[in-house]
Amino acid sequence: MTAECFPRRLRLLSATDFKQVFASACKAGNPHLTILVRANGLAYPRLGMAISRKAVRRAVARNRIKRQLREYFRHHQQQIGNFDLVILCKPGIDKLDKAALRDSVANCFAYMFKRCKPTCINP
RNA sequence: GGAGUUGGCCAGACAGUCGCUGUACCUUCGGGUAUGGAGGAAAGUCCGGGCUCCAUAGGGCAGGGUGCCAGGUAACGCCUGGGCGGCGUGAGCCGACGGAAAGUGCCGCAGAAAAUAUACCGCCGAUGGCCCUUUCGAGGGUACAGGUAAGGGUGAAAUGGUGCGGUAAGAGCGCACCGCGCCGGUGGCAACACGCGGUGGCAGGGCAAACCCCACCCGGAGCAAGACCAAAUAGGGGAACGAUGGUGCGGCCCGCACUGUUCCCGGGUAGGUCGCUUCAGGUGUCCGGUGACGGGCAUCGCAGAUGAAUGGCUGUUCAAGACAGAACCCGGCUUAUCGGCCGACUCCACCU
Repeated sequence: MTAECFPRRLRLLSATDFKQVFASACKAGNPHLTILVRANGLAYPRLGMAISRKAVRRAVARNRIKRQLREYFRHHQQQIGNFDLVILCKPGIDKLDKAALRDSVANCFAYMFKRCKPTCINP
């Protein structure tokens, strides 16, 4: 397995997984995204996404955003460490084009590293 | 060539690389290899059906739907063909297109009047009244009673049209032709049609997407349907261990209160499995049918996810890529949509 794959164990799969993150998470955000972070005690990070129908109305746009976020996670998973992430999308994110969306995601992750990682080591 | 009508089709292409997911095979159980992986609307959820559970889904009531005829279909509010009406030079297009002499209701403004019709202006005033004249036969005037739907005016709509006769003036009052109703005949399965025959002077406005009447159709809920496995947890039933037990109140008896372990049944939450993709299936061809469609034969296997796959990046290329993402499955309808291709037909212009 290479360092940039994305099998099922790197995802948040159940409602309880999501609840745990929502219950005790460190938040980082920008106008388009919010990232919730929580240490998971495993050897790898896990990703979950929540894009509501309210935030992004069209199914095609929701799928596009989800794929972009997943790709970013897949390529940067080594830098994240053993944390669970839940990425929330805000209304208006579907107005961004491909490049702008990628910039926004990168920006948000950088902010998250700076703000949350130190505090999350001992949550 | 220009303008147009109509039916169908396509929905950027190719290569590399990094990923996701179904299936098959291999596996040292880490994974590897091969091969599939969104749409014409996947959408809206507006109809119809399959499937599942509820009672076997039958009768009645309520409620809802459909509404020219025939056919197609699993079925339909869909499709095909035909009829009728309207629009268009035409190809064609559009139409909730049953009943208004079963009943109820509504018809703004304008207008006299909007429905058992009615007299505003106008016309007449034969007949009756009143006045005048009179040769006593009648004549003239008035517009009081009244007559009149020809003309004017209002309106979306005012009791069929034209002509002649008729009359005081008029009027289907009478007649001719046209229109209309009814009966019959002919053609057609039928809707319906007829430059066919007879008969009736003519019924008598519109709205049924107002209630309603008539005919036909419809039980309800939906894959979070439903079936199975099953940690946890509440309370329940049974059996065995068990000595008539143990603990508390009490000096003791009586009495009162609380109470064990194991197993099974049962229950069903989290979670999981099935339902879940092979089909009213696609393609080709032949036959039947005007057609929708049906039948025969051959051939193909074409998403099946479940915090939810079907993508990211790079390059080349062109006409520069719209609307848009399966969630049980089909048949329709409706709506969104960049650009392009093919077929059939119509009108106009030109050439031969």
